Amino acid sequence: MSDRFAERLLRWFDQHGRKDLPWQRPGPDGRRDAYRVWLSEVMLQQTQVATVIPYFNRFVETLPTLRDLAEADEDTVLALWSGLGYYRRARFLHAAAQRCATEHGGTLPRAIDALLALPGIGRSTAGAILAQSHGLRFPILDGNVKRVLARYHGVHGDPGKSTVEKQLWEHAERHTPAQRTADYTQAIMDLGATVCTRNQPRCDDCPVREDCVARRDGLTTQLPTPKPGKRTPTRQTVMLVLRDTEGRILLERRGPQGVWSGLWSLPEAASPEEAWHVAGQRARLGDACALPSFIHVFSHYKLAAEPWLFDRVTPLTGIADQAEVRWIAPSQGMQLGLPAPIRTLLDTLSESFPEDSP
DNA sequence: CAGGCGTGGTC
DNA sequence: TGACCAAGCCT
Repeated sequence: MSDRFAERLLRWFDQHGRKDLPWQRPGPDGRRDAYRVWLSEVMLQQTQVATVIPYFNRFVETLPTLRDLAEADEDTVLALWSGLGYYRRARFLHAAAQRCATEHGGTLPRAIDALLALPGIGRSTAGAILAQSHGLRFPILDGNVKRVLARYHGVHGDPGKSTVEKQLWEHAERHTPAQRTADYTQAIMDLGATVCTRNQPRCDDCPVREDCVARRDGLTTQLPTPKPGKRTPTRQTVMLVLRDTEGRILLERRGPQGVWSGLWSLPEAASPEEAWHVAGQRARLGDACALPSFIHVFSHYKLAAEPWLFDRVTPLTGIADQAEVRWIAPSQGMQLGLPAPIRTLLDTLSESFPEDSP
């Protein structure tokens, strides 16, 4: 190995790197399990380690092997993902596992092209899987690596732009060593996560500070170039909480497009007037009252939600027969994929508006 | 290419 | 307190 950057990084990793993350621990056969590495990499897309760990542990406890995942219901998968966000990841993961079962003998393929052909696996995730689980020499380029390399090489410009990203991939490719690839890959991510952080990087503790262009030029706070900000619009919605006399709440599965795809959520309406109309199509109604409104922030817009409680309604016959509509007791709801604010709303509801005992 | 796609932490 | 954004990928 002749790359000074990689050498110093690996030496630093031996002292300071993270080596006991749940997906790094070897499986029963003493080797790192590609399924667990894959699952962790997908969960870690746009999501921090501390957030992922409890979700990861719960997921592999319920679905310990790729074949278990392939055979699981989508509801089970989405329930395990509930709260993690970017739910398309879970649906892609599930679909990819089923394709592995039928097309790859029940295992994750080792060929880069076959990996990239699976939904939810892009160039960086494929590289991470091959490097982490098989020690193959493939580069990665996630947010941590982009930040480290942009600073180390003094690369200006929004890393999201293709010209800038292309330069960073070239740097990543060149530094990645043929030996100890798994450790190197973990090392550069650990450096970005613990030393070369976005705010207040700890340059004094950095193993590659001598050759870092950003440090030399006093540009650590300027690099990587932040992406131009955009304003997030606010959308309005009325959420309908229909509760029958047994305390069950009407949930509907959302479609495959848009936010919260495939998750179980409340019926919605554009206005309180329309809410009465929508509710009346699903149940015979009594009174209704407004629940505390809230604003939920997505990455690209804000949702101002005005929930209305229609209590002690009588479900219209036929409604619950549809596959995408269910009356759910609060205790059952936890087993479904619910959006985070819906889960919170239902939790709050059962605390402050306990259902009448029969 | 630009924009869709969650959530919780940080300053 | 609101803006920023973290182990990206897909269309």
